[in-house]
Amino acid sequence: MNTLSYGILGMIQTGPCSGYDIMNNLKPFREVKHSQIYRLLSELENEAYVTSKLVEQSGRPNKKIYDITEKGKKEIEEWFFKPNTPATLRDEFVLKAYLIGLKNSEEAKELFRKRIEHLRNKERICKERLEVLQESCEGVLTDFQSLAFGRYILLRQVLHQTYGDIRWCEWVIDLLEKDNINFLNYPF
Amino acid sequence: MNTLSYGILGMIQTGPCSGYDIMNNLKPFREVKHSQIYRLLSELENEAYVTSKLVEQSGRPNKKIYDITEKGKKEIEEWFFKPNTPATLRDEFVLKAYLIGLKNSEEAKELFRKRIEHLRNKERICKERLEVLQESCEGVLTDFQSLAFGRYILLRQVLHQTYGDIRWCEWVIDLLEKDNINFLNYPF
DNA sequence: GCGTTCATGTAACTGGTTACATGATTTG
DNA sequence: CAAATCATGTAACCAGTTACATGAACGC
Repeated sequence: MNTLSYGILGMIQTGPCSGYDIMNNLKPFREVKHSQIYRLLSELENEAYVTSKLVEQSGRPNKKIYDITEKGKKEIEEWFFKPNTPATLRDEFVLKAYLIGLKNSEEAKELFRKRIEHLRNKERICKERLEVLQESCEGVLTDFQSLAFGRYILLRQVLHQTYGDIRWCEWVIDLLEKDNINFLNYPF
Repeated sequence: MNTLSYGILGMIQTGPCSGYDIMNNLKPFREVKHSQIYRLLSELENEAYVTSKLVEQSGRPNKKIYDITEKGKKEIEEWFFKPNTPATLRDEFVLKAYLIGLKNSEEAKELFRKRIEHLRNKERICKERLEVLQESCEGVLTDFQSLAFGRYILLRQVLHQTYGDIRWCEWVIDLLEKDNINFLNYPF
């Protein structure tokens, strides 16, 4: 059982669903490819954490609906209070920022300006998703025991993190504007 | 050339160094294992991006010091303005937060309280690193074209992100305290 | 006609982790 | 006397990506 398997299992516990559903639900919060989802699902089925049944459809491909077993329920029950495996972040921009001294001041600033553009785009996408969510629950969200609640709090987190990152980029650009100041004393 | 290879190459361009040095410099900002560093370094050498020479030492193991070639310099010159490959974040806690509705209100709050503890620890480590950095440059950092500058701005970013995450957790706990309110209108 | 959504799967590959292997010196 | 630091490397494995494979329905 790896981290993603737990996520898949958890998604199934919120209600029976297909691999395709799981993929679409996880996508905004964890990058996943269908190839991996389907592989892990068949492993979960082999280990009897889930069962599946084929649902025939007309006009569109048939689908396999997965449901969780008792064994599966027990597994994710335990998962929640297991310590988390350390998060991994791999961001090419972090490396560029670290090595920013290899560039001159103008090029460095340009790099951070481009980053801000990228972050503003992320902000926009995040806001769009929040709006879609708001519409899908008709502007009212009172039950925290629904997937919509999880989606809502995570979108809020990403949005605020993005704001913070934009402010940080602006601060760095500001640092790069100055010459010969003591950066350690520069306010953020 | 993958992302990490560029990072390694960039580290070498800041000055000749060993695989061990590279590992220690990258560690605070990108998780790396020595096994991978050494493998990529030998690839970079095969492709003539870097050269190495053995430095014999007494009382401690010999080391291999790498230096960048013209080909390598050209490569990382181009790298800076190439669009970044999308960042990947894999955080088990994000999945738990998404699926928080599977738990009752008390257990959910407990999960976020534990998260805050974890984040406070992260904050502490980050502050320690900032202090170490401050000492190592004797409280004065005026040159942005040094690795210390990159280290400084990234530590600041992580610290502020951590503050933001703590506030977010507190906000979520607050949401979970209430019963039957419209979460979408709850201030953050 | 062309791209998107729905829907599932396999095979080959790359990137990254864990474990094995060695060994002197310093610090608590 | 144990653990950490310095220092490098290989082999087996696992997780994740890319590419291959299929195909109907629907909107632009």
